[in-house]
Amino acid sequence: MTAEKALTGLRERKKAQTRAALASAAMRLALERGVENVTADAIAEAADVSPRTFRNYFSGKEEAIVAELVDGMGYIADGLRARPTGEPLWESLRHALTFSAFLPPEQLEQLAVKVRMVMASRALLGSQLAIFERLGEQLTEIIAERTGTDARTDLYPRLTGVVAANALRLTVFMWLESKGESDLAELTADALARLRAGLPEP
Amino acid sequence: MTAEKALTGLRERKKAQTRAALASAAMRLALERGVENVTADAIAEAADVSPRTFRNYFSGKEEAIVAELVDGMGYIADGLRARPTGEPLWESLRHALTFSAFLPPEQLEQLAVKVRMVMASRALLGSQLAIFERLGEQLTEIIAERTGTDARTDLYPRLTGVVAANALRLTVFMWLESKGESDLAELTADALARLRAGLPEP
DNA sequence: GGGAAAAGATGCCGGGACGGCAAACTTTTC
DNA sequence: GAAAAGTTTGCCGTCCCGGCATCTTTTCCC
Repeated sequence: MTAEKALTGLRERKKAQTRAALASAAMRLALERGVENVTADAIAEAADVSPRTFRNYFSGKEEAIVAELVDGMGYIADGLRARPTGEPLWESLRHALTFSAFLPPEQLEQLAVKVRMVMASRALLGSQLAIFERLGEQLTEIIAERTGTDARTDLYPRLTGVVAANALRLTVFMWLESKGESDLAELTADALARLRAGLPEP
Repeated sequence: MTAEKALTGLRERKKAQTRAALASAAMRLALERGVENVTADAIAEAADVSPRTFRNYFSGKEEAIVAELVDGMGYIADGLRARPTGEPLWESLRHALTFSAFLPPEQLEQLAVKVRMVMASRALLGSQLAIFERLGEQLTEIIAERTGTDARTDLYPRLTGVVAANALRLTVFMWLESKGESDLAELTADALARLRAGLPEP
């Protein structure tokens, strides 16, 4: 249950391909023309499928546009899963959430362009929040597993997961606001440190 | 700039009335028929305005359905504003966010019915998240004011506001999941206490 | 008090979104 | 290799959404 799914069989592979093509086309068109000027039909055409098929994959253009970023969140979750079990949880979270420190600058800039577009679009606010909500759920699951707590009944893993995901969301937001004058990984690490310290008044 | 707006003039009053009528009708219909079976036109009809007018007030049925709850969040912000300035911030937050402890049980149950519907609806997920996002922004503003920090550049007030709002969201969610077997105010207070303590592993 | 001017409400309309259904295909299964 | 299972696509009805023009109501100001 990571970012990748088992791709057994031709059918599965084709579906994944189609989905990826649609998501990619949606993101590209949104960047080129602006979210408002993208239609579901245009995305379908760009991905060489019928408009009707588009609707079999995504419930709307918004979902398609952010699909790549949603999948990207999976890598953060994978990063947390990959941390050694003995490591203190806060350390693991810091490592996983400051992934940007290990990204080639060019790739980070590429990501920034997309995230900026999503975070700036009023129409995508719901989707944007949903992305991080999902990240929170994934973190919750991993945290519950690592700490031997129950995500269904225990406040701890859920609160920690939600708070960590939102800390990242906030620092990404502030990073974009600063227009490159701040370091995302540093900002995120700062936020996590403050959380670990109990959010003392400055 | 509280939950209430100055209602000078007949025009303002009528607008507020129309808006309230639409929001109320939207919520009622959503509860009666389920979110999926409510159309913008039906809401307009129930509120005795033209469908076109409905769209002048709300961008879609989702926004109308949650409008009452959005406004309700304003009262929580007002509650925080009303706390004495000398009080430690965590104390103030606890008081403001555990408002449910001071609500008549009947009124709390009435609220629960609405919140349950909103939180259970897939179609309202985005709106639901946006409600709490807005609460986070309001808390941020108040926290910045109280602590003399700058919400534009300082991580502290924003992080605290966002985290507090999401703590409430999570505890409301868990409270609804428990089907009345837990106390919302206690749950929320517990979450805030954990945050203040730096989210230690249990 | 009365007649603009400003702000709202409404109707009309066209481009899109959404999803059920059935027919045509493709991959899997045996 | 056929039947079974799963996908793609077209068709279509319903609803969403917002611009524009018009008619009404409220406000403003002499």
